[in-house]
Amino acid sequence: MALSHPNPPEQALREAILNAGASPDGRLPPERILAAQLSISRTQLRGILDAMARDGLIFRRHGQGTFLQPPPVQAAERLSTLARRVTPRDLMEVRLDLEPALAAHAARRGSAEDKARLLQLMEHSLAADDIERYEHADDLFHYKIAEMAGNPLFLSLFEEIRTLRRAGDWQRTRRAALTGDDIARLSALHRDIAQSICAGSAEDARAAMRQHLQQVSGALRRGDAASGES
Amino acid sequence: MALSHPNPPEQALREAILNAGASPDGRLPPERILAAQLSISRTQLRGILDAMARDGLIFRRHGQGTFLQPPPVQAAERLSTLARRVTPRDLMEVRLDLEPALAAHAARRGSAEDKARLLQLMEHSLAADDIERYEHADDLFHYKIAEMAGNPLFLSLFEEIRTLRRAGDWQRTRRAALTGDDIARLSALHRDIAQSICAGSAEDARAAMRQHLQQVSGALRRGDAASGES
DNA sequence: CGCTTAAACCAATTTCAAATTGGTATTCCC
DNA sequence: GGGAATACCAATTTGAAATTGGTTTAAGCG
Repeated sequence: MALSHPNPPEQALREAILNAGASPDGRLPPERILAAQLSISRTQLRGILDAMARDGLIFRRHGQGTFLQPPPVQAAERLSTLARRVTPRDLMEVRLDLEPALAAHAARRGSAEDKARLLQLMEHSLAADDIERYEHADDLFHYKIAEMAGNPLFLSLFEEIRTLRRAGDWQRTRRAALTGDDIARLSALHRDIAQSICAGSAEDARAAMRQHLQQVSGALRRGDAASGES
Repeated sequence: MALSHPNPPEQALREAILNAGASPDGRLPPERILAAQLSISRTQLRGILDAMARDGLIFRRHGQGTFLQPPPVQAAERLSTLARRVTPRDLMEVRLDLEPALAAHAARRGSAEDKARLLQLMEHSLAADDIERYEHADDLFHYKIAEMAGNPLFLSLFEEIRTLRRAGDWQRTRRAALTGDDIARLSALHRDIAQSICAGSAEDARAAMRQHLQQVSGALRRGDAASGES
């Protein structure tokens, strides 16, 4: 192992990099410019940056730049690339942590009008007699709860998850996994959720939502296992 | 109240609207085109659409269109407009529901290397002696935990919140609100969190993170109350 | 050859202007 | 006046060009 390079003192270069002008959000100049400023080749600079990134000193993102702090998430990446890295398991995990909280807030803050509409949507899901209709009713039901939580940031996060769910290729898998019995069980749990929310019982609503989503998660796992044995 | 309009049967028009060709994601044709298809004026069409939106039958979004389902969230709106509607209170509420879950997952899934790095970051936050340095250390500490949770969707949601937090104008308010005592208390809780995660105790980590964030929330509220009396 | 530098090229992201679309005001016509 | 056509406003999307980290290839040099 080369403990230190003879000619250019690497430690000094690391210092110089950290002290290179960084914009307010911690972004360093682009590699090409930074290399010129330090009078070294881009190859050499990148070698040092690689090491610094491994040490957690800097953060790099492809078309975005090199940062002293985790880079701000901005416009594009959303959904286009995310959908490729997110598995159905990842998604259910997030739903299981997020939606029970939404249900609890909805129970606390939902207006009487909201609650009436929620009961109506719950009836629709109970009446759904095929998968397609059930999924649509289920979608509207969960969306209404997210809306009732009365927190624009929470709603935005929920919408992101929801959009991702519809973007993935799992749609088919899920439909195949849900049996008629599953739908009946899931709809029944919708009733528990709606009743808890309408009664204003935040903790009951949280628990009911968690149970509902665990049921969904279980049904999907069973479906996966079944289709996995080819 | 006009129960029914004489000339064009409104109920039939509503039917026609719902049956107008909708794209796969449930989007109806733009108002101008739809009005032409139905041979009615845009004014009249918009009147009906307003009523349908009130009844929850359709969803409309400014530059996006009219939908039979909640519209998919896509590129732009993010952060630019969100930041205007989200209050510090909204943001803390989401953090309080999300980050404890992240801590729990980090405790279960973090690698030994991650844990070592987390302890290192915790030391940094303990050593921070002014607000600016503390905020930077705190930022890296929480980010690392989100990373350790090992769920790309979760990390993406966390980054969105984090970006929003830095985008808001509250930065000044928060810095003014945090006293030296607050920082000491918060750093101490960082130690609890890090230790629980490194020990792999998911529930302890969740509780410690919740306590930490409640402390933050309390400090901010106190700061708000103080600065509110002008 | 073997290695580094330089250059060219690739891929992810951002930026910016133009087009699309719901929302609103104005004008016009009976 | 009242409603319809029109013009105009504002939020969003779309697509091409520019930016930037990542990778490959060619050049230079010992």
